[in-house]
Amino acid sequence: MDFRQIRYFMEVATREHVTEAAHSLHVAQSSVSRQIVNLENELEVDLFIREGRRVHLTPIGKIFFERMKHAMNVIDDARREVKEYLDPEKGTIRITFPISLAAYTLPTVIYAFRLRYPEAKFQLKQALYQELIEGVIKGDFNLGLIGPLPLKEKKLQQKVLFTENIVALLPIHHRLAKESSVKLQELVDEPFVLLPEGFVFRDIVVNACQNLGFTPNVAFEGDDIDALKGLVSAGLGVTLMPEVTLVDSLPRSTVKIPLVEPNVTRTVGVITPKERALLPTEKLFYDFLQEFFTRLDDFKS
Amino acid sequence: MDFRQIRYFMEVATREHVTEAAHSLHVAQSSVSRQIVNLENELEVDLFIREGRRVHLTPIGKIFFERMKHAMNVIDDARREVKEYLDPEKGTIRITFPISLAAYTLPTVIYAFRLRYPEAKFQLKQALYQELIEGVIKGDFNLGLIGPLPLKEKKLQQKVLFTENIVALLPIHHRLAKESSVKLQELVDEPFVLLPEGFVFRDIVVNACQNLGFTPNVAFEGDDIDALKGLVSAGLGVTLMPEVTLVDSLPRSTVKIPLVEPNVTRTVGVITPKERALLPTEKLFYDFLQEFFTRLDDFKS
DNA sequence: AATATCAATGCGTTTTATGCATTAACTAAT
DNA sequence: ATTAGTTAATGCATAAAACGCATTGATATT
Repeated sequence: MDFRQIRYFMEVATREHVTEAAHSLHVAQSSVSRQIVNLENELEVDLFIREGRRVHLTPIGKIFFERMKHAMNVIDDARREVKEYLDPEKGTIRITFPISLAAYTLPTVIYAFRLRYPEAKFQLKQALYQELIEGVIKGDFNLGLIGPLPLKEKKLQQKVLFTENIVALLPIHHRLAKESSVKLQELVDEPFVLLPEGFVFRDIVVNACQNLGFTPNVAFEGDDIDALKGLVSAGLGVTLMPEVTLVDSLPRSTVKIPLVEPNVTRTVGVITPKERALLPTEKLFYDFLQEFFTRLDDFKS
Repeated sequence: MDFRQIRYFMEVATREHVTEAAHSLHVAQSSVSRQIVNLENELEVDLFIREGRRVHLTPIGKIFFERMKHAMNVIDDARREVKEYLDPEKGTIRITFPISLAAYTLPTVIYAFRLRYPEAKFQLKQALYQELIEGVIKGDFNLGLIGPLPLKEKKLQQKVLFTENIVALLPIHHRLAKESSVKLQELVDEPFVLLPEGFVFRDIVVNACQNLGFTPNVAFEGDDIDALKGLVSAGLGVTLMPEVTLVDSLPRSTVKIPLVEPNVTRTVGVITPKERALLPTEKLFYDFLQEFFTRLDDFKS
């Protein structure tokens, strides 16, 4: 067994396509095909089912794939750990985060971090709530920004960073657009524009409404925060969003209005795996995160 | 990076000796030496300190070694899992156990297991109490027989198998040798023969005595149960041991006498890691263990 | 039915690891 | 202090393994 075989295997397994895997690995198709066969011969099991020109994993192939993903994560982390050992400030931070933090919070933190450590590199992965948690547990990531923090996940270390206000975003010609504040109850009959199912931030809004006894009428869905802004801007509905995502500039033809009742907030924090230690550079970033938001809180109050 | 390099590295790291490692790997010394250098070049760190003709790990080398041990454990387990998937009855059970179970309990269970699954193989590792627990947590073993079960180890799954009586073993000419039972208090002034420090079974005896307000006078120490039997047999002292270790035959010139006050017992169980699943063959054995001792208990009562 | 695509395989070429021999540095013994 | 014996590293020729190309046989696609 060989690292190369495992690499080839993983690539073929994820793509279920030998030729594509070969391209992505920058080798000939025949090489990949042959290494897969070699691996199967050594393990004395079929990892793939060949149906015509299709290849897909056998049940045991799937198990093997999961195990190898784990092992390769351990090995990749070890390599990075060794490299970063001499020079943590030049290492890489791998971090996963929800879309709602993508626009403002994360870029701001990264910008500040790089002022102090200009050579640090980042690998960013936007993910849905559950994906994100799974990614940190399984070892694909050692750091995850998330809001709200998941309940009682015993494999995760959690740390609150800040709590943010949620405001209403309305089209500028909306009947409530001139108010200085709105109550959520006043939006009962409004068309909402929200993120699709699966995004936590959608759930936060829906839950807040349901606590008041109504289910929001979702008129349109947008795949990212900017899409939502566009929809509101076009007058197609109203939405709620964290205040920070509007901090730079308000979308054209919209107004943001504080939500006074209930006071909807969300708590954003960082999760790390309890089982694994952070890599040197990631540790720098983790400590920085806490320092950064502590200062921000001090500044606010 | 390459599996071969890691294998060579691990061998050199454990032996701190390139030539010996090469022998054990059945390759030339130059190959090992070369691969180590290649690995170091790729990682851009020195893994070994060369002092004259000595080689030993640098601090980062030690970290890398630990990570690779982990990764290799995962990979080895994955290989076994794949191989055993088709035929769990022909697989291998790796298990670690304390010396006190080596003489009777473990052989008996293995014998019974192999009556049902004659092709199952075993890899056995005798270990001290703490080593044993560490071994299961770290991933060197997935099964550990142990008595008593460790307290609140959150990474371990624990299962009680049986509780056994502890009896006194006396030289045949001992003043108490004719009694039908002894109280531990009656042995206050006796010379004891015990296992060395570090063995749980020694601690069990010492604790039992200390509960009665005395510290046993350890006249001789023996490295294994048979050594203790020999020492008692030679009249050099008395000892306590689990009744099962005496079930086959009593050592020459000794008598075993039930201990009535206090009724010293120990609970033997099996520990497995919570984080990892048992391999197919190990699962067979785990289930068998429970069945075996449940029946034994039924039989006794 | 014709064409395109795909995975597997035979074969010559290139890359990589290996073993042998040697070197340089060290240790231990005389 | 000298010498003999070890040890790890390196140059070099050889052996092993992976690679790419070309091809085959099977399967989708039109």
